[in-house]
Amino acid sequence: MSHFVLIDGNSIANRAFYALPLLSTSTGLHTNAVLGFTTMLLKVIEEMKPTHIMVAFDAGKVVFRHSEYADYKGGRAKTPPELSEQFPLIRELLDAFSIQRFELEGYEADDIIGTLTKRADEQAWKTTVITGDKDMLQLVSEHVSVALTRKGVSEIELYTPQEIQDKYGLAPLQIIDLKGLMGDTSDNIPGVPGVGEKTALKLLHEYGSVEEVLANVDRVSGKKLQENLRENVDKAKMSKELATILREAPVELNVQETGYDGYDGALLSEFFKRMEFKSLLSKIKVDAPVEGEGQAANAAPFHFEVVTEESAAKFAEKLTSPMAFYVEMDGDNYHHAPIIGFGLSADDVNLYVPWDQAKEWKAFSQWLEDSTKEKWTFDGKRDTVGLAWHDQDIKGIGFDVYLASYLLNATESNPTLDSIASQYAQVRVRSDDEVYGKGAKRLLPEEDVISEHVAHKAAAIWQSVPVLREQLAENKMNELLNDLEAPLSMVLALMEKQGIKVNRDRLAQMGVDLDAKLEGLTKQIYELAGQTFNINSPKQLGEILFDVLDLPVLKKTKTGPSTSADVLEKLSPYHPIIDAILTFRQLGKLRSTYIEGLTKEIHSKSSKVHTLYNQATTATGRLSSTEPNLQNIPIRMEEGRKIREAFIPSEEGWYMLAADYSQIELRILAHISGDENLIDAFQKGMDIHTRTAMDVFGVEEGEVTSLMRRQAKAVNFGIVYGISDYGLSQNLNITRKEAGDFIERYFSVFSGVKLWMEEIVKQAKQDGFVTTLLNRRRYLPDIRSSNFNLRSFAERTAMNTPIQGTAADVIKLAMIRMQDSLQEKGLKSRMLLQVHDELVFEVPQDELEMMKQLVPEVMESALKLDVPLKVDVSFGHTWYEAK
DNA sequence: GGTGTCACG
DNA sequence: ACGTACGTGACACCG
Repeated sequence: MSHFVLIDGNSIANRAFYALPLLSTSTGLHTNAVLGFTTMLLKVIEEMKPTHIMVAFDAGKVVFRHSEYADYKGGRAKTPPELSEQFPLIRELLDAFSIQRFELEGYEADDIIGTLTKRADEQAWKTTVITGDKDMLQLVSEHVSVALTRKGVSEIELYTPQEIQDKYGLAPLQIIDLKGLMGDTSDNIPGVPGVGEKTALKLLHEYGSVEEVLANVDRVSGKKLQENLRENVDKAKMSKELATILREAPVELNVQETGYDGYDGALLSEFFKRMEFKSLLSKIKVDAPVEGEGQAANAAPFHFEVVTEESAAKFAEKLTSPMAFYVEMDGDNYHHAPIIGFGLSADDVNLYVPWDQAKEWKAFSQWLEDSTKEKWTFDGKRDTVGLAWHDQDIKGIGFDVYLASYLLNATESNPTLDSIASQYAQVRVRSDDEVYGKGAKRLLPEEDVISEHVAHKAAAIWQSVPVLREQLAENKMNELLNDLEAPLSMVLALMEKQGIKVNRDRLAQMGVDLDAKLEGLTKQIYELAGQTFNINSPKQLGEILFDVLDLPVLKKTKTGPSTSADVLEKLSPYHPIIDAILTFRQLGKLRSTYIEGLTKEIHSKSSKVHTLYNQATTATGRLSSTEPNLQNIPIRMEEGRKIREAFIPSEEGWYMLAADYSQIELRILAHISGDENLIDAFQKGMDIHTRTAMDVFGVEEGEVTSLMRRQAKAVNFGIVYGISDYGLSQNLNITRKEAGDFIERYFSVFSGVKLWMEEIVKQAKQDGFVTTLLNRRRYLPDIRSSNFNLRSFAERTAMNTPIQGTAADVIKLAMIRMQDSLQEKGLKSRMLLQVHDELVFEVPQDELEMMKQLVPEVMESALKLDVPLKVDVSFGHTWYEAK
């Protein structure tokens, strides 16, 4: 049986736009209306099984109603640009779906739909209209239903004549009379003043139509209502006319031409990839062979083989170059995770090798260790370290899809193989959560499920590489991958596997001291509060401070009054409990995170901690460190700094050596902004905060007070972060006006910095992204937003990212050179840690003098800038002493 | 799993 | 008028 579905394109797009948050792709394309439209279409296709579909759009400026009533739709807000730019995408979406769309110069979608439903009705076709506009209910008849969207576009409510009768007590055509009397503000249909839905319905139940109401106005109850009706006869008649949908528009589209027989899965998945609709991608492929003709993109069946003891010899010749390679492990932490097996893929083969089999397969380990056999991987660092724990070398990693996809879009942190596959490959890879379950539900599935999953992964890598290569070349990022990130990943692999020695007994001893102090503080706090409570609970603490002790609330969070340290510091004079709480918090943090947390991370095999450097997490290009995070070991407070005493060399008689860049971010700012004053300050080797204070406060070097220097330092930080008067005022505890004055004075002295900041924001608005010196890219989708907050945030990011990101580029380059240098010189010294602007080494005594020279030399010459880079070196028996 | 807090650069 | 400093990760609550 035929089923004709007509969709009010403008209405649905509007609904979707306002119902969904303003989503956008990594490159800044807004997509929320497109997404809403898509979900609606998928739902309609699945549930209504239409044989014919047509989507109508408004077109042209002069809608015929305008000539009759100048104010028509005048009250409607202008379409925001974020929505209008999505209409072309929605048209593309419909083309990808192979759905007919139609628009007619000078007519609204309503009228096109009105006309076509009439024609369909005449042929007694089953017809459904999808819209968000209640006016359309007038089209309902024996054969025509109207589906109104509710709650955005996710749910629909179907109206037949019976439902309209039940809900309004009216026949469908009386909807026009209803609008004529009550009007519609969204369409600027005036209606009769003082008549709303209730009155209009009452009148219609009694008299049936606008004309009859007006003819019987004397009998209408209510003096005021009678008066309103008498005085607005013309308005009522005109309103009815405006609300009437045209059924005779000159639509030259035959109903038969709207036939729908399924979508082209390949076209649609192409479009979804471009829109970054990841969850929808999997949906359509499963459903793809709709109604015969629509062919799924991945129709070719996936074929793979499992390598067994018997078949191994046969497959040895399949170990070629290049070849995609994946190591499946049972767990995320590859310092601990057992290896499950390997996936291998090339044009003519997909293999799965179980770990037990791989261990026995000589040809395979030879292939792994052969640097001339090029491997394409997903996270070569993970493969390298994971295998190293099993004494298996791997050489010849030629491409890393993990790093490549991160460089193409650093905002999507930690790309997973399933998402990479959905963007760059044809094969679908299930997510690990789906295959293994997550959290407590995690378990290993049957062997054949695993082997297929792993083979899919290798195939996805194989298929993704050419696409990724092409896109990297387009963005001119080949060097960034090949000369920076890829070699760095191998340096990081060494550092992670090497690990750093932690003195467990020293930590335990500090723990005992802390326990005693915390116990004392707890007692003290309970006494001052007059009761016991959980000091670690912000909620309970808030009740004690602000209800029991009645202290003033200075700042609020979403859930209640804030108890953060900056608030507590201001409350300190009011009550002695505050200082006790601050100390409790400080020591509690040391105990839980740095004593207990760190101790748990000591590896059973090596007695060291082996961090995981994440090379694809941050939006700026920095590394991050987890399990444990070794980039946030305390240093600012002396009590915390003592934690560093537990970090020691792994060999007797060696030293810890630390080297950090001095003011690297401001030096980079000097270079990229070209500000003469800032460059001059660094070339003269001055203390930059003192110099800033001199310039901003207009004093001589000797006259700079410590307060002035502190304020200048805060201004310098603010500059790097993308300054705002509000942020600076918060930091310095001064008024916004004062902060604004500081900034103004700063910019008048460092005018080159000001110019650069204006320029970078302008450029970001134009391109939609900013770059670092080594062409690392960060997209800023919100930079053109009409939302002040989002836009401001993006503007500050535009200023900060080139600075922070270039600093990351520089130290990464230095690390590669450093490792090369150590190897080339045959030194035993080892690079252990990177903390954003600092490198930490362990060094044998007889290399100490050499390393004190070599490390700063390599770091300072990593990248040639217009200002010198400066590195400070220190050493000692522990990390604490290297200060 | 979200929120608040706090450790680092 | 708007209401945040930039970039991270770990821990403790709490529903």
